[in-house]
Amino acid sequence: MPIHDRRIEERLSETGVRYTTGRRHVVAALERVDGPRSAAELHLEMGGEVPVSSVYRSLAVLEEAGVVEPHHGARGITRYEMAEWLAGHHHHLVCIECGAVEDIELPEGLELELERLVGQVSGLASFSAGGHSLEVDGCCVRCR
Amino acid sequence: MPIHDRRIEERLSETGVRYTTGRRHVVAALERVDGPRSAAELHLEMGGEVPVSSVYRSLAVLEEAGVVEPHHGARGITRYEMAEWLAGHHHHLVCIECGAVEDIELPEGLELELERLVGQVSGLASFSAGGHSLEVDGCCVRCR
DNA sequence: CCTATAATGAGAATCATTATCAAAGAGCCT
DNA sequence: AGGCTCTTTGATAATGATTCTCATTATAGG
Repeated sequence: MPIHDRRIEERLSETGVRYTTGRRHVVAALERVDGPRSAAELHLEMGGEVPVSSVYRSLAVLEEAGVVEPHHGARGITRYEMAEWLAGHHHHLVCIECGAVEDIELPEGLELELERLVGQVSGLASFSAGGHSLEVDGCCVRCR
Repeated sequence: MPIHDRRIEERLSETGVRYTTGRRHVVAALERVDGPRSAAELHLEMGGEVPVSSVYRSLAVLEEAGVVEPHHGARGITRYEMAEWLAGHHHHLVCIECGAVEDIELPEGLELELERLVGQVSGLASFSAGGHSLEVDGCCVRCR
């Protein structure tokens, strides 16, 4: 069902694991919703069909294969979302009131500027940069 | 001992809580190290003197008063660091291997560029930006 | 169809964090 | 100093998220 199935299947087989129905369900649930979700939330989203422990395992496998990415939020909860190469590169607006996380994509000009900046920053420290993520804290429309 | 003691004391009394020795120890430990630390790490840093549950409580009180700031990292661990008004504005280099977090301060030119960028970004969404934090993921010297 | 291997389910175990409650400490009034 | 009240602490139990275990089931390849 998910549009990306083909590519995900490929990626998983490269990692040497199967794209089983359980894992497909997790991916489908993640594509159905519009933001990062925790294992427990996904378990509910799937109607409790897939046991929690399996959800965790699927997420671990999918993360290992680079299909999903973890997003660490308040209260020690880890939420996952589809990886950037599937969902597109984006940044986060975090509401300091309600904790909601909103995805935002930068217009190309700004994104390029940011990338150049990240390059310079990691040059300053002896650090080989992989990815970057700009987190803007503020107050969302609902909480204003 | 910490340079900021006076200001912290003031801030805490405004919040209506005492600046006790336990809390002073936590602050001292946080000023002694050079990056975000978890409750457990601080407990060790203080030689196991202060019990873990007290460290958690102190951190909660200090966060409430705006003296320290939480930083949510990998695997459900929350690390704290001194608030920006005490430690200065900075960004984080996160090692994807060992999870270590290193503080980095941008040279003024870059920081100004970044601020301008953040302004434009929050303008795109209807979001009133408060702070921002650039997180660069990569591999630290030790893990290379 | 058989066999070897990978994946799953259910529950126990672990780790970070929070809550509880009795005891110790600080501020205050006399 | 003594007594009173309110805050803080320490030790420990409880909670919640995540990981592990292991017996069972599914899958791919012959």
